[in-house]
Amino acid sequence: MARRATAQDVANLVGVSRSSVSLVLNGRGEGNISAAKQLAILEAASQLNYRPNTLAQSLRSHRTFTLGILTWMGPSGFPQRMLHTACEKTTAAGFVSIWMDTGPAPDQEAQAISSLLDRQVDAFLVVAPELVEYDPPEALAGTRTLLINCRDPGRRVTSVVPDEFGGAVRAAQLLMDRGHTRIGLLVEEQPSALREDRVAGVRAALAQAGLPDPLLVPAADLRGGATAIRAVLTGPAAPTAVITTRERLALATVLAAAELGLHIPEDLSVISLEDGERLASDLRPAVATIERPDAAMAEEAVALLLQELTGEDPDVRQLTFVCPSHLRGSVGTVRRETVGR
Amino acid sequence: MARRATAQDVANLVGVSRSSVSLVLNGRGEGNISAAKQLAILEAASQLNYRPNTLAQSLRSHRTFTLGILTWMGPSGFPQRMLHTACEKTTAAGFVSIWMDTGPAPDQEAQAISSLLDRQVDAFLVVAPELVEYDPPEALAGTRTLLINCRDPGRRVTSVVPDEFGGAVRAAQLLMDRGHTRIGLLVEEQPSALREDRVAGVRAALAQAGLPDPLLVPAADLRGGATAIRAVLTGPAAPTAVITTRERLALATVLAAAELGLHIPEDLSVISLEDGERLASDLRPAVATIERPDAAMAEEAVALLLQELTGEDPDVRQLTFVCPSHLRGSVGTVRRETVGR
DNA sequence: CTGAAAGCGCTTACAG
DNA sequence: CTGAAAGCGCTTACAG
Repeated sequence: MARRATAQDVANLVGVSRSSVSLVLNGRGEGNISAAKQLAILEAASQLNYRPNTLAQSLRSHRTFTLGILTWMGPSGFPQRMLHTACEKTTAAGFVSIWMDTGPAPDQEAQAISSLLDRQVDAFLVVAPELVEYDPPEALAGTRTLLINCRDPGRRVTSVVPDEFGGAVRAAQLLMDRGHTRIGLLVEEQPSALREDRVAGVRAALAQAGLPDPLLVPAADLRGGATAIRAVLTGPAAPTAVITTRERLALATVLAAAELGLHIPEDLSVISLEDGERLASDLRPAVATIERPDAAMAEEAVALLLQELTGEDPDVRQLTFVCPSHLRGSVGTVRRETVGR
Repeated sequence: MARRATAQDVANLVGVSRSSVSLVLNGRGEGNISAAKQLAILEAASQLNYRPNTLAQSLRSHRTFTLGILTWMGPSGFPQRMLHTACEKTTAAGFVSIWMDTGPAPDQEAQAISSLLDRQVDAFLVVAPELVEYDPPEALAGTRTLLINCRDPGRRVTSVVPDEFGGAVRAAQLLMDRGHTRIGLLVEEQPSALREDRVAGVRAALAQAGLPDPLLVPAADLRGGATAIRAVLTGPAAPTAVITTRERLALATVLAAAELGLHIPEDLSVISLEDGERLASDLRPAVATIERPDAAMAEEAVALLLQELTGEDPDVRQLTFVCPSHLRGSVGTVRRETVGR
């Protein structure tokens, strides 16, 4: 490829100084440069296919229009939809996003932050694959930072999080509204703050209705889930509805039901508190889910960050998003005779 | 945050010139700077927490140690594992990766390339979520570029691709080795070069064995797949084995079998040509898969790219990776009496 | 062995 | 309205 044209090249072609080129191309020509010269400069620039070297611009102006995105792989991969939306929105605002996989190790994260800081990023966006507490490392202290799907226990950094607790409450409500009182809760074995949030939500909803705690069924994976839930469904006082904290556990429930000859939703209702894989909604009958509003969260987070970057302090410390419920064919009303027993 | 220290600050603290600082920190001190001063400089640098501004370094040296990664969302999201490995390997080599979602629109891609070029990236890595033909846009012509999971029909750009055709052949082989002759092929409705590759592979394997073409069953999604495959399994001359081009279609097959009371693998064998979701292997029985070697491809691609960047021309135009097969419980031997009929 | 100077490609006051 | 100059933070020949 031929050498990229510089502002000097454009200036030479027109017969003006670099300064004039810079002013015109940055929209500050009016009142400074004559209309004729402005036109000539614009024309020369496009003729030479001139594009400013952002390295030089940034070095001079101390603004890189670059955002550092820190993320890592969760049990079901990267937070794709959040990243997708975040990148889309930052790009639309003229920013470029440098995305780094910080991995699980803190020193790897420190290195990533260092490297991004060396590149003079304007701000950081931390995107967690699953809701966690995130203590921002000291290295981030001097740079604007916003958290998505994780919250700072110290509340120093603005964060945008889903109301997983509320989502769990709503799921339980949906079932209780339809007469369910014996509810199983199929959860992953791996403990986490997110799991506790969800379990607490279901528990709180049941308690408020005067119902006993849900039957907690832990399982390691899809296979383990099917085995565990089958045992419960064939046992005494089997639940009439199952809430799962994972989409794959919802699938496990559907598979177990099929094996047992149970029909959904006539014999068993199912709701998944997770919908990232868009798997539950694809089953037959489609399984009801609580949605984590990835796109909305990412969009709002980027808007907030851009606002902060332009100097305004939105004075928001934590923004919580509702997790909407999607009622589907997997939820039915408890049959009278079952309720009676 | 306090202002970042510059090389000048370090020089002042020690009492030497900027040049000396630069030389020492770039490992070119030996023979140029006295041992005592080298030590003093190193010490001062670490004391001031000095880190060079890469913007300035790059502007001067015409090297940014930055790679532009172009990718987009496929039917099952971003190519996570390839991105993960690619980023890991480039980071280990001291590069930073700027990842951009180019979306489906060519003008969005052009804009992304432009923006990365403005930032003087050293090279591009194009990572496709699914194997496709990729015609590199003109804008990439001047910059080193490497394709992962896509190939340049014009063969001008080096590419690393999986042998999807071979994987399909191997899947069919696995079944034929166990006596299967009536094989169903459950495919997504959406046509693509990848789908053709896979269908062609199965077809070729059967043809070579003197068997007729597989029974092609198209389906839109998981639900449609279950319906379609159930119709086939209850029809005349039902297949004894099903190969699916998608993991979710494998799940559809498992669900359909369960509903029909068919046992896997006794009554029906299943293989998935896709394994990105790690879903098939989680089912019971675990479904055999053909693996796309994401990590290996990304690793090799990065190695090739770095090699090219250091000036060596590896003179490789297209590197094809074998898609290994994973035999699992879903594949069984055809029962004698079935074969006989 | 060491420092002063030039220059990477820009922007931004500052004179005229 | 316009250009010459300084400077962003580095590296790299080049004199001494």
